[in-house]
Amino acid sequence: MTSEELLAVLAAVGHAQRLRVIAEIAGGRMYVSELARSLGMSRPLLYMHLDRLEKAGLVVGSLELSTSGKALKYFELAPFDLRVNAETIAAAVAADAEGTVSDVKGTPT
Amino acid sequence: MTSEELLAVLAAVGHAQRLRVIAEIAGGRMYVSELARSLGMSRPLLYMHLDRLEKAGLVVGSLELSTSGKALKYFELAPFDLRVNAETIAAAVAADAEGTVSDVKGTPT
DNA sequence: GGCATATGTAAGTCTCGACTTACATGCTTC
DNA sequence: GAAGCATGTAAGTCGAGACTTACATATGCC
Repeated sequence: MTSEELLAVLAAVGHAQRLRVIAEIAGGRMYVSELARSLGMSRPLLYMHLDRLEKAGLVVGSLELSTSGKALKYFELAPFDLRVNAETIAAAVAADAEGTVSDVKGTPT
Repeated sequence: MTSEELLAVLAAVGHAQRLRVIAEIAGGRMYVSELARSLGMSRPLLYMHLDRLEKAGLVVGSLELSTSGKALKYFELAPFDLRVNAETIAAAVAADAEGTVSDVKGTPT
């Protein structure tokens, strides 16, 4: 895992509102408007956060048609389990250097 | 763990420069000026990041006198190992609600 | 048709965090 | 005492991200 990927996840999850979003849909998939009401958050704002979370690969959205025919955008958690400690961070940062500096020894092919 | 504590750690670690700082001192304690040179970062900026990391409990600093008598502020990693997944996040957010809303049943004492 | 509810997005504001420059201070060593 | 290197902090700039208001569009129901 590169530090860029790790960073995307950590930055995405390092925000109070987004933490709440994750906690909320941890209980099961919900559609956007429902989620917005539940969290007491404006829909455009929620969109932004969901977007961020989705890009980080933490949630997955899918547009569906309800039985009544109304379009509903459901979001659910993507499975993720991240370990954050000195080793994982050092490894991620080290992964960036691969190929960056001219020929790092000891890591052939 | 409350979401506030979790958030402090995640927000602290969710930044490229701070990730580099952690990776750097993962190899052993260093003093500020040394670290700044090593990372190619201005000292005041590094101070800010170290401050943030220290408040989150990820690093520990200690002012020491070198054998020559010069004051050096050393920083080293605090031991930490955080698990980031749906359960831990949901648990942290849930922890905030304890006592917030009037009398949540099922969690006596 | 009119009201409610849903998805999207455009555009603007505004605050906070990141970052720089600059300075004060203390201790060596020459 | 001047040069070199260290710790601190004050103050100011700047941009990104957070957030709001507003609008366009589609469907179902009375």
